Amino acid sequence: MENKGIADILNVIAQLMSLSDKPTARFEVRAYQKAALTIETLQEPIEDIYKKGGLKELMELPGIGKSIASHIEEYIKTGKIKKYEELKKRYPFDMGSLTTITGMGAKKAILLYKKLGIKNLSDLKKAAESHKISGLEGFGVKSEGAILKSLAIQEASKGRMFIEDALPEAESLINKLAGSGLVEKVMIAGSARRMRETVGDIDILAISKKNEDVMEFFTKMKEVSGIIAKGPTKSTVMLKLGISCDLRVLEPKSFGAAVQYFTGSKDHNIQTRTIAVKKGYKLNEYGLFNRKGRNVGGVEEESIYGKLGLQWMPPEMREARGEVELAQQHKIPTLVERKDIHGDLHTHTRESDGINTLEEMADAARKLGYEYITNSDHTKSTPIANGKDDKGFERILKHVDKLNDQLDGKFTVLKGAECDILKDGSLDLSKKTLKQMDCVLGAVHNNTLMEKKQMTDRIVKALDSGLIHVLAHPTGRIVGKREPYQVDLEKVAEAAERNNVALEINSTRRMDLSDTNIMLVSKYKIMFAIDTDSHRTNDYSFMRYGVGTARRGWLQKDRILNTLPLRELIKRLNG
DNA sequence: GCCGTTTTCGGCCCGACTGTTTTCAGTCG
Repeated sequence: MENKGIADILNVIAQLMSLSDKPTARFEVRAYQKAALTIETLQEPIEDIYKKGGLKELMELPGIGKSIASHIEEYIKTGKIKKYEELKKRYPFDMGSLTTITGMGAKKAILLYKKLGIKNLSDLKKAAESHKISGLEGFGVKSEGAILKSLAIQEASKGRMFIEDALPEAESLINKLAGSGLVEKVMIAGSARRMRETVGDIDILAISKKNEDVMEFFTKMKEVSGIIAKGPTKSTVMLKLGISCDLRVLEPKSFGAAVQYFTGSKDHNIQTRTIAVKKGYKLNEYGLFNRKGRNVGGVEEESIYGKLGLQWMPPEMREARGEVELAQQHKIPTLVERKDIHGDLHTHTRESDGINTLEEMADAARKLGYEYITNSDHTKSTPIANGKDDKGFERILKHVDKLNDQLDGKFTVLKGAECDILKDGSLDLSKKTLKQMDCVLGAVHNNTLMEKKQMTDRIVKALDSGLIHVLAHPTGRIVGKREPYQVDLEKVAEAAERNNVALEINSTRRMDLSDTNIMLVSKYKIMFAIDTDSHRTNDYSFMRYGVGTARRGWLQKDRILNTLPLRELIKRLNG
């Protein structure tokens, strides 16, 4: 969180500096952005690095020199950065939040501030709703509509946080509680346990005899920004992260019932409670009670399901989508697990828009216990990501061969690309180049506003080329930020089946395919690939979220391409 | 503002798309 805070400030400094007409400004902007990225992806708190070796140690970090290092020092010592405070005085509006609107950068934000006095998102909303923006120079009816749409998307996800931000925080909290010596048991419940792609709040359950001490410890943790409620069995706090967190302290005899109840989902619980009533029980967060009022199954979650005649099921399935019926028939599938994953089929290096070298990406994957990765850098039609043409890939493929020789079978880098599917459905590299690759990912990156039929035809045509192995992020959505493009996913799945193409479950903020889309297309005889789309070695850690989403889509190991050992994978890709 | 070295200053710097214009600025990753 601390790192994120500093990175955010550096990014806003970059945005404010981009308003300058100084000729070198654009390079300084890039420098600040690069430094922000470095800090954001650090493994340890930057404060620790500073404490270890001071300014000198900070300057060892890539993209951080004398000037930015001293800004960081200033922030650690005083909580403020003078340069940032001065810029804020000169531009007294909330650049950080205004530029979260799609299509809104620093220049448009300053124009809106100067012309209409818009300082924040709520000003922006009022101005857009009263059509004050469409008349401005550089804006029109469409941009006004785009602003309102982007605001609506943000509001729809308001109060909910992306799982990849919330779960690590939740885990850090329970680790601290566990380490406090005050609790006998502690665990995460709620939508975070179900691995929903967004969570509304964090639910933590604990067993303890020292209720008051636990609550005191909890409400005084440094992650807490404010106390909403504090009692002996339940406390609610607001976290600095921007999400609320409940802690409930329970007795051992009702812990299992609480876990079942607070894991949810609400609809799933309605179904289980209905079954309980039919069997003469009463089910609540304290236990499963028989007619005599005796608690017959509150200790373990499994025993509650057992008493109800239900097979226990993974939390990811508990969305009232038919899992209760399966549990009654004892047909709950064995879902894919993180440990089943043998490699990652979607990774980038600094040849395109990644930040690590091919060697570094391979080494980090090998250390995770993987057997292989696909090197899938961007192609030329995504120039923003430094995409390469046929000639560029000729060199990259040679590089991969050379590395594989050195690795001598201990690890394998598959030759690939994240190849753009162009507007007309053709591919961004020549057939000759693509034919030399082991694993080609097809992806739509531009012209995303096409009509549904056009977009569907475009993707189907690309799959029918027979040159693609995986369709990357099949719908183009980004959680809380970008709607999926208009596409008939079932037609795409049909084409995927026909051409032996796997559909990707992209584990980044895209979370694409989503759990519901997985369920929609899993009736087709297709494979899925759970990929991290890693742009740096740290990104490999996203895999657990992709696996979580696959599990929410009820997928078993045999449907996941990258659970295959290398030899079988290659056979499959060639087949 | 950072980096690298050709050691003390020059290079960094893509390019399509969108919505606004009627030739282009701003955004995007």
